[in-house]
Amino acid sequence: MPLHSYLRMNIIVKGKAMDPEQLPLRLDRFKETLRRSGTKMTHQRMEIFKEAAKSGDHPNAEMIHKRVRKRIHSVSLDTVYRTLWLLVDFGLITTLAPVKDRGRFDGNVDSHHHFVCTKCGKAHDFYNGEFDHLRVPDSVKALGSVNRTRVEFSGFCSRCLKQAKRGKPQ
Amino acid sequence: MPLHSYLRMNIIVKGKAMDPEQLPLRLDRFKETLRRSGTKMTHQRMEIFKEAAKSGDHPNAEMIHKRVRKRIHSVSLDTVYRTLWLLVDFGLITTLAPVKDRGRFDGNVDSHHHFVCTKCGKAHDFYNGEFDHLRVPDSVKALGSVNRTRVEFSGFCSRCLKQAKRGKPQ
DNA sequence: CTCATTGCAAAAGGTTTGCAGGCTC
DNA sequence: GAGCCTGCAAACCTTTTGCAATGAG
Repeated sequence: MPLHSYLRMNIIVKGKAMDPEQLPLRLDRFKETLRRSGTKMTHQRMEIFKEAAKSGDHPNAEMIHKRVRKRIHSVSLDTVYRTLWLLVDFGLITTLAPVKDRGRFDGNVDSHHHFVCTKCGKAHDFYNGEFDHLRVPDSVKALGSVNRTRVEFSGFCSRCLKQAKRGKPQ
Repeated sequence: MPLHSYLRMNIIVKGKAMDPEQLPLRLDRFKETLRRSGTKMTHQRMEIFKEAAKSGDHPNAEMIHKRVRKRIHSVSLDTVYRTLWLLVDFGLITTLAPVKDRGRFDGNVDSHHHFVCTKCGKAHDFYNGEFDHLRVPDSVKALGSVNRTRVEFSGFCSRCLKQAKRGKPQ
């Protein structure tokens, strides 16, 4: 599936809210995705999508809920949760972390990087001196002081790939 | 504070459990850190540290609890939580994610990267074409298929840096 | 008209906290 | 011996689920 390409890549931008020009395009994609999958379009879903898509501050469900309430006073928090995960499943929004992890600990205090399986959640460490010393872009230096650099690859681990090929559920 | 250097960097290793040779060194550092800060060494803390330090699978508190129970049957889950966060505060272990975030969403579906403040938890997006196309090391290719590459810088954002300089609490 | 979707309320997790007794230093 | 730590239990907070009513296609 080719990625939509209506955003110019390779341009350094301090990530704030979405370019307003984009909204109509993203709304079209949203409606189209729902239609194709036979999922119903509701007032709530529309507003939750708009709020999530235009957010530039990585909000959690409660923050989205508060914002959507300004437009639909009766919307409930559980609908916000259900809708956000639906949007994630359709690839219409993403999550900050590759997997929904709460407190997970790492005994490895040496500089290292991760490959995370988005299906089973397992994270594998790997070491790479080049990645340890990536040049910090000026746009990032302007944001604060960097004391850790981590590269995070994500995808399906070989185990989950095999299971998917076998057509096994879960 | 200079990083301890008893691990050879730049060597590609499939991240499993810690090199057993390291354990005594890390135990020394652990004991020394507790001693210097006037924090008491207990049987429970010792076993929780050992289990966390040697873990290669990014366990959560419950997993650590189960493992420690094999040695200290009476250890409670809340002691495990308290000790793990204490170890994190002392820099003796780390966490998988730079901040303790549960479900946080991201309306930005274009390839991008993050600077995350470890103090206030804010995550800032930035774009960088070079980082989008980092060469995936063979050791990672062996783990599974990569469909997202993300660079995550973390540290203190300028706002939190300023607050720290002013000596403000929080 | 049909059945997916919503809002409510309750359940389910996961994590934190108050407290009395126990154990380091 | 003093006071930090532990285990227990309960509180807390976030997220999920069951269900009857509602509304989109």
